[in-house]
Amino acid sequence: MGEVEIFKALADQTRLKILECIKEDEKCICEIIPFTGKSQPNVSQHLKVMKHAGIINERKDGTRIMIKASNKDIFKIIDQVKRIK
Amino acid sequence: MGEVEIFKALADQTRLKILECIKEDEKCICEIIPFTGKSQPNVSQHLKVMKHAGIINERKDGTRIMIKASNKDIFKIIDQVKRIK
DNA sequence: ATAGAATATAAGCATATAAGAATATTTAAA
DNA sequence: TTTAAATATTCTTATATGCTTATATTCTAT
Repeated sequence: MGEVEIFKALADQTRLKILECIKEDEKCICEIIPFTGKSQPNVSQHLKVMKHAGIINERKDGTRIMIKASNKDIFKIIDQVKRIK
Repeated sequence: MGEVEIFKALADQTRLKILECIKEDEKCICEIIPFTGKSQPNVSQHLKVMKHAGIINERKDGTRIMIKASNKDIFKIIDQVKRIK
């Protein structure tokens, strides 16, 4: 069941922060790392979880890897959950 | 940050099943248990997680405890996540 | 080819989570 | 007030998760 994977991918503060970072436009991983305040390997692992869940895509740009949301609807979902509280 | 708690509460197959069970109307815990196919203590623990996240409410009805979603919007959110895949 | 920047992988540890089994609590009715 | 049904709590075990450190890989430019 794929929904569970998506909810798991959203059930972590660091991953929500990463999504906040790429909300407006795609970002290089090297920009995401300082934004989260976490280590490079840790961010790499979180990105792997989100990629596996299918909520982000990557694109190579020279030596950089650019990350963006696969589907912008994910941000609507996050906003709706915030409004539930 | 409360969103994370809500996403965690949704990031489990058994808990999604419980929500499916109470989608149309409130249900007694004794009805939820066979619907999930899990043990009574296990369902009780899952309900505790969901209650702590604030997504369900309970009401006593004699010897029974009736469970319902605190906010029907949670079902819209789940449907949206299903549509993302 | 090689150096350096960007990213990934692996190993290890601490904590969290899901589930079962056993027991406890609560409540209503007899 | 005792009994039985419904639900909660505790304990244990197995597995998953988040994070750090160290190392490996990949890619581009020189």
